[in-house]
Amino acid sequence: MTSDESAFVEEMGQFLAGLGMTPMAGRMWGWLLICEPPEQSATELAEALQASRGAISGTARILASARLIKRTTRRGDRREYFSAPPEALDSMLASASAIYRRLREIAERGLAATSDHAPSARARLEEFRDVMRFIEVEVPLVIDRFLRDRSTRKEMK
Amino acid sequence: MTSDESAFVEEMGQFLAGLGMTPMAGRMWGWLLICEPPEQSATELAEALQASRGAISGTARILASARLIKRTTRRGDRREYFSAPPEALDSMLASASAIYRRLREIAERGLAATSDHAPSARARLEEFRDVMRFIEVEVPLVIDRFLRDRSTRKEMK
DNA sequence: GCCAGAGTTCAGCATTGACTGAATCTTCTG
DNA sequence: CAGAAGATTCAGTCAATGCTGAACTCTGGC
Repeated sequence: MTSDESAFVEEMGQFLAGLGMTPMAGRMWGWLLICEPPEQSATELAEALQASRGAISGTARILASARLIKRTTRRGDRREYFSAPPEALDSMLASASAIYRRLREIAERGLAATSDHAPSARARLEEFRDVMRFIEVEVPLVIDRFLRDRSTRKEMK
Repeated sequence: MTSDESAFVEEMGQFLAGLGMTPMAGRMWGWLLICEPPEQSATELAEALQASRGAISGTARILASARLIKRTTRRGDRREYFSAPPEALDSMLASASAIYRRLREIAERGLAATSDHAPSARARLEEFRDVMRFIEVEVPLVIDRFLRDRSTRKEMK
């Protein structure tokens, strides 16, 4: 791995760590986005990322359950191969949108908890809930539109 | 604080903590969204959140610099009062959108780092960059539209 | 059946970082 | 100007947690 590649991998590590995943998850995904060949065995990943086999194993589970990576096996080969499939982007965008839903739900529980407050006091939270409700609906629409456009463009190629 | 209110405050704490802020920042913001009166002194906050004055002081700085809370002072009163202003929502949405920009920038540095790779290998990252570039532009448009509509509705009241 | 190679698990280590609380600084009042 | 009340700072504590590495399990080939 060149130092530029390493910088990219490391930056992705910090980024995904900031989003609640581990640094290793970000490094692994980042590396899988730029490595050649695109499919890597656990041993190869451990060497490239200078991580223990245990870390690779655990991180692969996290990434796979978040649908950010794909695990594939080959006949007559006990090894498992990891790759970053195109669908990973969809999963990432979906979980990004989920943040807005989460916030709306929190706001709604807050409103339930303050049902006895004066209406003027609840206005703060109600506005908050309204904004989240709007974003929660509209942002996925924008994303879907783009993803549809993209697949249309691909077919035309 | 009732137990329902406490649950809301705590949940907001966990949420903002997951977004890179501290649990205390989330608790403080959550409480400021539902407390009465809407303006609270540091001492009141420390008591309500059962936190040290030091934690309130530090957390207030974080929240104020993120424009999530407003600090106000009153003539003839040495105390400072904190509140969650309506503009906080705008700030929150803006920083949410900033995530997409950050990801696009990371992708672009990754592309720069792999300029010598085969085009087929770079396709993964290029698609990634394209998606982020699109979202980065479109999501703020949706948000702006909503915020404008909202302020129009308000004026009509 | 047993060995080699691969994957998983988990106790332990080390690091991180959020919070406390005492000391310090600031500012207003009498 | 002195003193008190409030705000800030920061060294220290404690809990959370990401990673390591060794022990263990699983699978397939000879």
